[in-house]
Amino acid sequence: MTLNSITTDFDFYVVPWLGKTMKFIDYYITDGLREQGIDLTKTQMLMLHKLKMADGQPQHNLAFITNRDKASLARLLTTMENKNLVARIPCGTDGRVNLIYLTKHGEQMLDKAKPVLKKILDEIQQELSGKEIKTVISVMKKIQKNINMEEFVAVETNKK
Amino acid sequence: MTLNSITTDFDFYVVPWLGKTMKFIDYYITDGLREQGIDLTKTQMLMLHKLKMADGQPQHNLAFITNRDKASLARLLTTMENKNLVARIPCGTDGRVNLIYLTKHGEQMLDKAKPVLKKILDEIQQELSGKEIKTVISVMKKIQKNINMEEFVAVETNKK
DNA sequence: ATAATATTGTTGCATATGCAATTAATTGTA
DNA sequence: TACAATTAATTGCATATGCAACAATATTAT
Repeated sequence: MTLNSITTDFDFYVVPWLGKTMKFIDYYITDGLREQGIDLTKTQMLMLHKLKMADGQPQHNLAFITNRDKASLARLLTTMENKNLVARIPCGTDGRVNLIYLTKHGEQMLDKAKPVLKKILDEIQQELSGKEIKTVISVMKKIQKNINMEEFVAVETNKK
Repeated sequence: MTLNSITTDFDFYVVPWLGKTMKFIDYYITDGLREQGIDLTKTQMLMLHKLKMADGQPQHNLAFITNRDKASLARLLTTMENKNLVARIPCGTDGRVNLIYLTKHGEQMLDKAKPVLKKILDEIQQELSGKEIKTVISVMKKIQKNINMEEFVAVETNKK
């Protein structure tokens, strides 16, 4: 009996499969970006993508739409600011707020990285049928729904 | 048009769905363990589980079967050693090797955590049909196959 | 046997993350 | 207006992670 054939108590749960697969996907994307000489982490790349869609947002907003702790977001932005990918611009009307903008360089990096990422994503899901893709996405939505109600919505409405 | 309704170039890829869902799942499990007063991270819990199945392994082996960098594994073990969950026992026949064992306390923690985790996993995948679960698992296997061939196998056979 | 090579584990340096406490600024209220 | 409560962002402390360089040990080849 090999190690691989050991059957665990968790084999009929989807979560371990998702976790392991995501780990592999993360490695694969990170390696792919590096191999193509793109000096971005997966996280930074996704952040650039979000910013392109929603430029000039305050940090707390970005934290929310990227599902990140505001502290984590702040530090991620600092890293990206040091790489001249984004800029913190103080908001004129509210002294507490920074508005976050893509820099020209950030935009160029995004444009360069996007097709590379798409190619990587195509490789990852090659051989998947349209039906399989639809099913997976719909299951992910269900899972998010199962989780969200009790947790994230609660957090957000804690503002009472 | 709300933020949520913005359609991105990546909507037809499964990876972003998997990533976001895993993020939510991680929060949910972490919170669930904490709420039940279980002083383990998700990672530590999974490590205990692996050790239960494969006790007394050298570190490099554990790194491999848990898909972790050996440095990361070493530090994870140090954290867990400090919590008296595992023990590093020097291997008698090879001076470089530590064999890693579950402590009694580690085993007790695992026994305590396991039913809690199972309940959490049940909640996460409630409302999923058996067919959906099967499809998701089979898709995960396909993705791993798409990725593994070129990356991980290569790493492992680099021993040439 | 000795020198070259491999392997095992650790350390330095870096990114990414969360929670709790803090600071600064704004808003609400008395 | 002045004081309290709230909000935005940062910082301290912690876990987890990867890559590269390293030290110690073991193995292989000469």
